[in-house]
Amino acid sequence: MLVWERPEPPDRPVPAPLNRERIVRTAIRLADADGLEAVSLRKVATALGVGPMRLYSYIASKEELLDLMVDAAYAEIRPVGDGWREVLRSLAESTRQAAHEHEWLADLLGGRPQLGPHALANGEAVVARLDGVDLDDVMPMVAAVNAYVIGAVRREIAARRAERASGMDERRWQAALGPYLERTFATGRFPALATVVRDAAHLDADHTFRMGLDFLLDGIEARVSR
Amino acid sequence: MLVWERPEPPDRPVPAPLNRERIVRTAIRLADADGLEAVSLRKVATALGVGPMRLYSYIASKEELLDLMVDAAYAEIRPVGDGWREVLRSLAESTRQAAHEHEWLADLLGGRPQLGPHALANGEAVVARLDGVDLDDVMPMVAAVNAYVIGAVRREIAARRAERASGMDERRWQAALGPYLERTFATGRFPALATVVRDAAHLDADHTFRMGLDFLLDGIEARVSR
DNA sequence: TACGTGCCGATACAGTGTATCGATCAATGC
DNA sequence: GCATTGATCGATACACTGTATCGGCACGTA
Repeated sequence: MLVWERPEPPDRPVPAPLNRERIVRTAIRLADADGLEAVSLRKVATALGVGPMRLYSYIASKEELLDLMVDAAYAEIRPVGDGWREVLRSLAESTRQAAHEHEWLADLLGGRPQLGPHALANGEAVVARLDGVDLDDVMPMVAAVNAYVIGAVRREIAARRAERASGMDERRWQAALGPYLERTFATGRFPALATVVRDAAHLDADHTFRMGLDFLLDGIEARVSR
Repeated sequence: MLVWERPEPPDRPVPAPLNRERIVRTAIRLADADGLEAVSLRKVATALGVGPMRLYSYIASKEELLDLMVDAAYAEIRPVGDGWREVLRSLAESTRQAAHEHEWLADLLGGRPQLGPHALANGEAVVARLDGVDLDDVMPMVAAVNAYVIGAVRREIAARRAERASGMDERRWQAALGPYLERTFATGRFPALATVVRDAAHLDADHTFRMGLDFLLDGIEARVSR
C-alpha cells in the first residue's frame, strides 16, 4: 500500500509545555465530569498526552494533586459584602456554590489543612472584612461558619448523589427508599422519628442550609455584641 | 522424610463461622489501628482467616462494608440529658468523642446517607428527647447540629493528623509549618490574617469546638423560643 | 571528539476491588 | 444405596491503581 493511500496517523496531542496549572485544570475537568474516582494519575497524564511519571516532576504524590485542586477551587470562593454578618453569609453561600459546581469538593473539604495561596487569600479576604470585630472573636466565628458549611455541604451532596444513583429519575429513588423507610417505621421501633418524617414540614436543600446558617449567625450575633 | 520428622503445618485460623458483625468488627479494628487505607477486603479477609471473595456473601461491595462500619460506630453515639439544649449538646459531644476513638469516622461522616439501624436508633433517641419542641423545628435543629459537628470534627482530625505526620513530636511540626507561615506572612500579602494569627488568642481544640457549638445552640434558642 | 552528568519516562512492582467459573459438596430422584 | 443434579464457594484472573527503579538518551563541558 502506497503512502498516498495510507491515512496519516491521527494528530497526537502535542506535547504542550507542562505546568502545575495545566495538570490541575485537567484533573478538575475529569473530576467535574465523572467524580473524584475518575482522577487517576494515569488518566490525567493521558489527557495531557504524557506518561504518568511525567507528573511527578510537578507533584510529589497524588495527595498533593488533590491539595492543588482544592486550592484552585478556593480561588472561586470569595466573600463579599459589608459587616460581619453579610461577610460570613457570603462566605458560606459561595463555598456552597463552589461545591455545587465541583461536587468532589464535598469529598475533600476539611479533609486536610488548607494552606495554599488561594485558601490563604480567601482567609485574608474574610478576616480583612471583619475589621470591626474583636480580634479574639474572629477565628472562632470563621471556624464555626466553615465547620457548618463543610458538614452541611457534605450531607447535601451525599443526598444528591444517592438520589442520582438510584436510577436517573426521582421515581426510582422514592420507589427504593420510601418503601424501606415505610417498612422500617412500620416496625414501630422509631416512633418519634416516624412522626417527624411523616408529619413535619420538609424543607428543600436551600432552605435547610439557610436555616442552619441563620441559627449560627444569630448565635454569633448574641456573643459578638454582648 | 517420614511423617514423624515432618512438623505439622501451623494451626490455621479456624474457619470460625462468619457473619457481618465479625467482618465489621475486624474492619474497625484495622481502621482504628492504621486508618481507613489499611482496610482492604483482602486484609480483612486475611485477618479472619478466609479468602477475599468469601466476604461477598455478606456484603455487595466495599462501600457497603464502610456503611456498616459507620452504622456500628453510631451504636456508640447516644445523646443523654433533658431539654433540647442538653440533648443537642450531648449529641454533638458524643459524636465528637466517637470520632476521637475512631478517627476514620471523620473521613466517612456525612459522606453517604446514613440509614442503618443504629443511625436510625440514634435519630430516634434524639428526636424522642426533643418532645417539647415544635415538630417543624426538630429536623432543622438536628440537621444544623449534625452539619456543624461533621465539619468541626473533620477539621479537628485533619489538624491532628497533620501534626502527627510531620514527625511524631510537635517540634518538627512547628519547625515545618511555623517557618512556612512566617515566610508567607512576611510577604505582606495576608496582613489581616497575619495579625489575627499572631496577635489573637489561640483556643485549643476543645474550646474551639464548644465555642462554635455554643454559637449554634444560642442561635437555635433565639428561634425556638421566639 | 570524548567524556561525564543529569534527567526523563518506560518498565516493573505490589497492591486494589471484584467478575468469572471450575471444583466441590449437599440434596434429590430412582 | 447410588447416580445425578443443583447450588455454593473460593481460587484465579483482570483491569486498574500509585509510585520506585534505573537504563538510555540528550546535553554541557573538556
